[in-house]
Amino acid sequence: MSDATTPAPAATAPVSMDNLVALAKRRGFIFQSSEIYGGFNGFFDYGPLGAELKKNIRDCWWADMVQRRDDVVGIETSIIMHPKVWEASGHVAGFSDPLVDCKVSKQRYRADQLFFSPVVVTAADGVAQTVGYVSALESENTAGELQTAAESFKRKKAIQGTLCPVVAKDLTEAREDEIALIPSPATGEPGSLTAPRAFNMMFQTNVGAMTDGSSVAYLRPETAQGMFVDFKNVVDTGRVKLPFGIAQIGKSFRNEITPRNFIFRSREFEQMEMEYFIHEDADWSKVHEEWIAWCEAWLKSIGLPDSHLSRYAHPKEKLAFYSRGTVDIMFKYPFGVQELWGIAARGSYDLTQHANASGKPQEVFDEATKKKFVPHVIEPAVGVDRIFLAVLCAGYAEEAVTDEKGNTETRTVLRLSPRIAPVKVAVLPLLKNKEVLVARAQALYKKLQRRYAVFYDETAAIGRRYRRQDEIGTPWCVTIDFDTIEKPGDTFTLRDRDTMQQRRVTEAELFALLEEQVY
RNA sequence: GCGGCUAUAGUUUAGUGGUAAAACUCCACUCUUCCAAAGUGGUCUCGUCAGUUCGAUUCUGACUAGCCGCUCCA
Repeated sequence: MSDATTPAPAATAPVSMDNLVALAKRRGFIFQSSEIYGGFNGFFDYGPLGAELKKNIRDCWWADMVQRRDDVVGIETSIIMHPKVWEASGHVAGFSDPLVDCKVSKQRYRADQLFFSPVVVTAADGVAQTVGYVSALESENTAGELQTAAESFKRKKAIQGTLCPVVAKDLTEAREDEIALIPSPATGEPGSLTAPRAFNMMFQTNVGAMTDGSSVAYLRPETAQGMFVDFKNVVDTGRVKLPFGIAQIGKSFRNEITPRNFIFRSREFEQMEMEYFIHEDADWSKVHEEWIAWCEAWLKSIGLPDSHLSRYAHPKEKLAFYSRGTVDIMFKYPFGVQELWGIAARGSYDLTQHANASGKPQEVFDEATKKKFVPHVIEPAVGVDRIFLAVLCAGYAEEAVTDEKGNTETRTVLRLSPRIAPVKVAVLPLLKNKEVLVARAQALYKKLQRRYAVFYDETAAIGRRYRRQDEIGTPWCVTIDFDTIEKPGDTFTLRDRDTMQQRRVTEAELFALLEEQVY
């Protein structure tokens, strides 16, 4: 990798998501999925330019992460894996938090954190009767709160008899007829709570002809488990030794409750993940920091400006129990600073889980100590779609341009790094009714096309063609003009997208520029 | 999943209970010697499904989608 080659965007008005979405559609980057049927929430299609841009992001990552490193290998695992993978990983249990809504206050509670108890009163004749219900949120003294609430309930309703001790249960244990009688903690009145509903974020499907419980399988909610499950295969066949990484790019699926912010959170998305395995005694925090720095440098290499990037270290008390530390690289989107790339130190949790669940040890042998151990792992995980959105947001600019007559107009430009720009060069004959210009332009176009994504355009005035390319982020336009034909040297006009400056270059100089900038 | 607002051409918008428009874009042709030139012509539209009505893009309802706020993001 080298340093960023794209200049930082000029100070312009804040990017509006509406304008960005409009451009994405107008120029064929992103369409809503199934649009002619009214759209489908949480799913997106990538158009001709979007597919190119996305592929370039993927290819750059793969080249830098896998091909240009000696310590990382790539794999591609199946989207549907054995259901036990997701039991071992904790996703089946972790995804099933049932939630309860209060229809009046619009508050939402986790059912396992909302407790209730029947208020049972024993009358003078010794008959116990349930006279109502009380509820309380989970706290250090849930039972005590319920007891106090029950006493208050009995006093308010002026019920005679002896109050029995409360029996705290959480809402997941409530019967349907009980839910109607349990008061909402928000309003204190019964009748507004919904039954607990499980929001399992994994998409389910069935494998094979049978659709009974035994055939249930899941679309993967992350690609990472593929690397863990294939760990031994790679170790045994890949001639790798610690420390080393296994990387994968692929689609993942999560049944998000609220997909939002364009492609930022969608239900089908593409991940680029890498599991970097290290010795159990290695200094994980040093490796962790190295990977964070690597990820930041990589983001800059594809044109994301430093000014939009920041770090967020997850507070220790909020980490998942198996995590030793997680740092997110954040990006300043128009809708807020949001997570772009998570770099997690996961210890040996995943491999240990799979070793236990499968009964197959996931260990490597240490020649130095003659001992076996389960490696620890550092995991940088990033979404392709989030990077895609980030480069659009960072690159999009509406500039005021003044022509020689003094008229000011708006130029919409997408400042994409040459590394990822969907079109690297546009080849333009100055005039399309001059055969000599067209012929030279076609020849150059054909030659460039063998190595690069290039675009040929002879329609409309030259200025309009430049602006079209500005909007889709093409870094350079090459114009074949009369000087090309009439003057010695066979030079073209090379027009730079960001500066709008023009200079003359030869074919060799053009190829040298591309060789240097597009990698 | 809840609430509020919204839905007319590729984009941004006007408009109407009686066969729907503007600007820009896009395409073709003419023209054009470097930054969205001009002329002519052209393609494309009332989110979906019902209801009311002689007739619905317009009124009503449901649905779907979008934005905003909650919630959620293991």
